[in-house]
Amino acid sequence: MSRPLTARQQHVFDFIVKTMGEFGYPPTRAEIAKALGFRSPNAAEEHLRALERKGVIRIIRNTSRGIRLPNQEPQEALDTAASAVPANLETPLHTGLPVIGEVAAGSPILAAEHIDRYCPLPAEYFTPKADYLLRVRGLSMKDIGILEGDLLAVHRTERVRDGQIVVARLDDEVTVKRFKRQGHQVTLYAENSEFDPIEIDLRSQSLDIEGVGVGVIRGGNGQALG
Amino acid sequence: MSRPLTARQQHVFDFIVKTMGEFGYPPTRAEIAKALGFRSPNAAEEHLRALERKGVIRIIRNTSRGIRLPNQEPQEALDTAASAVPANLETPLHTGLPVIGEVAAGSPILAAEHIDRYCPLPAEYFTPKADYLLRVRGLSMKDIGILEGDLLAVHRTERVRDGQIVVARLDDEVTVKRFKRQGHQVTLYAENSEFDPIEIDLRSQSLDIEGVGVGVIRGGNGQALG
DNA sequence: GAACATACTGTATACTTAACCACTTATCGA
DNA sequence: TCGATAAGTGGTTAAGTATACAGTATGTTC
Repeated sequence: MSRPLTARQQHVFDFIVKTMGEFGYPPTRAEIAKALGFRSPNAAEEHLRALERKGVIRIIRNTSRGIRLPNQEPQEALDTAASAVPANLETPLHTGLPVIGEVAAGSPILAAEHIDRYCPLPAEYFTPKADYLLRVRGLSMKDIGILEGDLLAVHRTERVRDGQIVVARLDDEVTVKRFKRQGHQVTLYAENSEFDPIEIDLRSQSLDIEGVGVGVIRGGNGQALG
Repeated sequence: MSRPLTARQQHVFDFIVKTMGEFGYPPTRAEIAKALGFRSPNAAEEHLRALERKGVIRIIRNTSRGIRLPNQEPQEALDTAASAVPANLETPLHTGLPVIGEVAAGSPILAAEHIDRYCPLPAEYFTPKADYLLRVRGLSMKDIGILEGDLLAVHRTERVRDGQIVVARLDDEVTVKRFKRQGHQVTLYAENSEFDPIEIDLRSQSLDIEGVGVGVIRGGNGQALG
């Protein structure tokens, strides 16, 4: 596993736990900074990232107070919080498939900071096995039932065949399309008549294949259905 | 105390409790609005104020996610919420959700002989919780991304609201449609321009609601994706 | 029938917050 | 002495969020 927390990191963690118990919601960066005496919220931010790297918290990106303690049962988390020192920090807090939200330009898809949460489904549920779930943006694949907000199960591979649904990186943007190749000419088809196919000449443009779509999940975690 | 909550206020309160339990922090106005189907966050705001007036929550001003449930013991909050919701039918003891294939005419959906297999996903992954997965036949709902062979996660209930995707039994046939009711007249809409809506007069025809759709899974067990 | 509460839509604004960038200081092991 | 890590300061920006204001519609109460 990872290294134990430093003293300062432990202070930050304790404050999160205390805040959860006291107010029922996690603190903001600014609140952490104030409580710990930092003059900059950035100090809190970096501590949070360290805590996440070490697996003791989870950060929900772009969400105010988006800090989660590992315990599966949040109510248990509160109880634990009230009384105890975090004893088993080394406990793996995630099982299942990582859900990838926004992917920052230039960074690998599976970077820890892209992981929104985990879906408790074994990778082998899909064939070939899924390596992660990618949150779909836009409606370019709606004609084959892949809608905005859906989770696309993705099998990591660079070897794709014509007609497969692929996750590709084009100009640092991650996109889901149907793949077709003729020599050095690749066409990425949207499944939506309002979108035009994308033509790529591999001699002049770069195209990175991140994987193939192997499944779709919709409706988890309160997402609407319809 | 003050007057009891209205039905709508109860919905909002339940959603807050659910969010607290699921994520460990309270929802924002916008999240409430989205979950309850409001188009304006102000609707959520006014519900929150009503809930505060009636003493069931406390609002911390100018604070993101500043909603507190009064109960010191979080478990109590959950109990309250649970009891406010109609009793659930049966809790499956096996792990995973049963997958229902063909449903024989005249027999209950959840009869053992209909269960194809189990999908290793907790019922609570969906909201409200899924009771089973129904294998979809036909393309009548393709415009909202529900295709043939998909597994529709279904929450068992007879209480459905306009616009929801319902599993209904009509003339002993199980069908998935969008529900709309005006008095004793029910219309079941397909989401596919090639299908006509089905009109039912409850005075002369019987319509059994088996549940509402809460999610979709595609691609499990080798099923193709596109 | 006026007064009031509920239950919203729609728009706008200002505050809150997460997240980034550039930079500094100190410690520790190689 | 170099590089890596920890622990910050200070400031910026865009997104997230609470909240006010102006309406509409439908009931219930007196």
